[in-house]
Amino acid sequence: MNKNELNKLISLLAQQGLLLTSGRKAVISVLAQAKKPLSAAEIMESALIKKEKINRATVYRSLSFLESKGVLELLRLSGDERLYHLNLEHHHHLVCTLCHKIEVIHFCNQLNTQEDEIKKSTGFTVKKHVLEFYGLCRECSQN
Amino acid sequence: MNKNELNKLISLLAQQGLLLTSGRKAVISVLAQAKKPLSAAEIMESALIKKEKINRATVYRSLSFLESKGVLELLRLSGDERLYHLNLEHHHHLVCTLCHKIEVIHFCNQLNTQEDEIKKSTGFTVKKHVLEFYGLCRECSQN
DNA sequence: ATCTTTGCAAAAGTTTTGCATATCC
DNA sequence: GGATATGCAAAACTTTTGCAAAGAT
Repeated sequence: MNKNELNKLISLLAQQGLLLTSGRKAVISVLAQAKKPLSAAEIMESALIKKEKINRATVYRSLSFLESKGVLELLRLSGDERLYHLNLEHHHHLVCTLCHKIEVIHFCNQLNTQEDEIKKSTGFTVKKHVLEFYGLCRECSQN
Repeated sequence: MNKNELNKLISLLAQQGLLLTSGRKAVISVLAQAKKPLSAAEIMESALIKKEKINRATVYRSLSFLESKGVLELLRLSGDERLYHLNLEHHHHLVCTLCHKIEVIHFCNQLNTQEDEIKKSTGFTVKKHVLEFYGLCRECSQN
């Protein structure tokens, strides 16, 4: 995401009534430049945030604020920490169990039918699903 | 799972060469009686383990041992701790975002085709997938 | 006898909280 | 001015580790 798109996103969020303070903007802009979901620690290590000297507590508070507003999504891929990413469009992850690389894929899986079936058979109303694939990435598959 | 089934499971695992010491058996038997995935803290709180006075470190070590052997599966449903359950048969979870109840569902979703497509387009070799549904359970849907 | 597991206590790591100050509208 | 966010430090919580003792084959 380039700087223009980022500013567009931030003003869009501001229009929706979100108070976007410096800490929150910094978190958003780090995540907008990341190519994969990041942990709180990784976000804090980012040069962007280091330069702006944002406190750890602020990062955590910004993350939960933004998650509660639906701007960010919290992922817990197997194993490690809590990972956050911008909640822009529905997608899935390919998680390499060897090198731990995370790739993002977009594809339309026909889960709607199954979500209807779940409603009928259990009464559960599905609001969202999380589908992640674990295995070996292209490089690790070859070794 | 009743006591007979549990003993069968334990001797099956022992046959596979797993050293099933008292701590590990206790963890397995707690999870065998649980109706949902449990956190390390919940496992330790279990009356079973309290009676047998198993150390916290042993519980953690048993959990990672059993997970590494494929006996347990580690789940990280969005939000809270690490949850473990017996890895008996492939299934999915319905997670209520209001009351946090977790239901287990078994259904056959045709993801194999999509896993082949992923292989072709990205080179990633899918070994397993995790599919979880978030929403409102029957009771919470009605309120 | 050797190798592995356990208990204990301490350490490491992550996330949350209280409070005073600063910022925003 | 009133409400909300931030920084700092301390606390709370979860998970891991070192080491000596106990257990397993």
